[in-house]
Amino acid sequence: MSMNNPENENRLRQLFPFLQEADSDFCRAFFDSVILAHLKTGNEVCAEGNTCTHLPLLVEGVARIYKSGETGKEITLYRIRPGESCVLTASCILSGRPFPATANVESNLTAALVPAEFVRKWIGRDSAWRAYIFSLVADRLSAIIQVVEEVVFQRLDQRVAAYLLRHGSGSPAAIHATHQEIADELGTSREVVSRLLKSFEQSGAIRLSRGQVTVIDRDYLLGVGANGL
Amino acid sequence: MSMNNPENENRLRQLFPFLQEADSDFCRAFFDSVILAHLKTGNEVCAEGNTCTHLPLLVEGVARIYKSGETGKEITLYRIRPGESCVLTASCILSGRPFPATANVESNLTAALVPAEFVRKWIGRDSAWRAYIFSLVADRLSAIIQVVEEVVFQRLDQRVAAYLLRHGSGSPAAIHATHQEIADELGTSREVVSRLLKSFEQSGAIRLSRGQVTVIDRDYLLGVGANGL
DNA sequence: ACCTGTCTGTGACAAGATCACGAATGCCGG
DNA sequence: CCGGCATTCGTGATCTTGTCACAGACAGGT
Repeated sequence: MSMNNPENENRLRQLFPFLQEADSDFCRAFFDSVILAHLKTGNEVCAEGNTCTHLPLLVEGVARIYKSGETGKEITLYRIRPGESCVLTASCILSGRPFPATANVESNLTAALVPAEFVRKWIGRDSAWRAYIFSLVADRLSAIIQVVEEVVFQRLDQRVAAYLLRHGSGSPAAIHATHQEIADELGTSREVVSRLLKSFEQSGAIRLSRGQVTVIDRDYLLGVGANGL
Repeated sequence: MSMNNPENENRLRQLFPFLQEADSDFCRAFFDSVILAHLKTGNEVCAEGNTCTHLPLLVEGVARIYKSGETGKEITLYRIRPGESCVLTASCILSGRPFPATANVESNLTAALVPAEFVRKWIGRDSAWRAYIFSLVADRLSAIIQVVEEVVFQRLDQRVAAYLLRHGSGSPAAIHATHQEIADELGTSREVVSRLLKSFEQSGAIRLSRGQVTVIDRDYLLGVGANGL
């Protein structure tokens, strides 16, 4: 079930500029071997220890790559959005190692799956393709290091405030997430998030309701860490 | 000051097998453009924000790559030993980004410095070289993710115990490091390390002296986290 | 011996993690 | 409309970790 739909081809070309720079040889082979897949919200894409057989190029939706500990605690490493792909998968394909994390669909996915074989074969033959893979690595490597930095150096109230500012949308900004989801994002526990949110609410910076946080005072959140909570 | 010493060439060939698999064209260019450098213990190799101009291939010594926060706190990301090289540098060279951490010489270094220009140019031309760079990425990517995992999911007593077991040498195993150095390794503070070590000592697992820890009861350390401290 | 800088020990307290509940909310079937 | 039922949230108790402040202990030089 390869991709024989010219409309999908154009969509991919728009989202992944390397397809415009690459040789026509490469592109022909690419569209011949790629598979278009759909996955629904909540599905697990890849579990810890899996062997990666395909590199996904996202066309639609969001996936979350995270690490989870024995106790059920989690922390998000990074997310993938349309036009992006997954370094960890690429790294696993090129090195043959097992996948060291878990990947999950956050909102309905459409992705072009590039067979591992193809990835390996063309990395030496097409420079646009190679450059794309390298940009993947560089982008995510620094993202993961930033996760380390945040976890080790930043206070949790700052990290929660930053989360709210990043994930809010609309006006007034609203975040649709349970306290547990926020905790899993930041690598902490639900109780701690609940307590911090409560204290933000008591300061008048946010309003809490089931499964949702509404930001009332952006400036307060921006200042968390500078002033004394 | 390129490398015109055949003895050094042989040393490099032994430590870096890709030089044996690579084309002779590549090897000639490689030895022409590489520079041999020596750095002494304690020197800073690369600071946060630097632009990387050379990829170091280690011949001798150890370098430590770490991240440090505003407050002076640090955490080690990974180390480089003979036969290895630095992913972050490679990634920066290929993507043009600034170096997102700090690198330091832990014990006198000898390294072959490959110019950034060379790295970029030959990554598309020689498959052995390319494979080497990719193996760098895969190795360190999982190492960094493991750092995240340890910081987020493991208790500190376990991490200190694991540190002692990893870094001990001789019999009985001795670790030459100050409490501050151990703290910097693990991303925590000296006082906390001091307290945990003290409690290990009171349990008879180790003996403390200035700048040194002697492991007396390996089994105790192995069991930390399972039993109750 | 004495000074000096580094290293270690410790008490007090704040922040974060974990455990053990119970209360509030939203939903669904009757 | 009402009574389960599952999920989400709140909270006290307790333990671990982080931070601050400061004192004592040790090693090396003069």
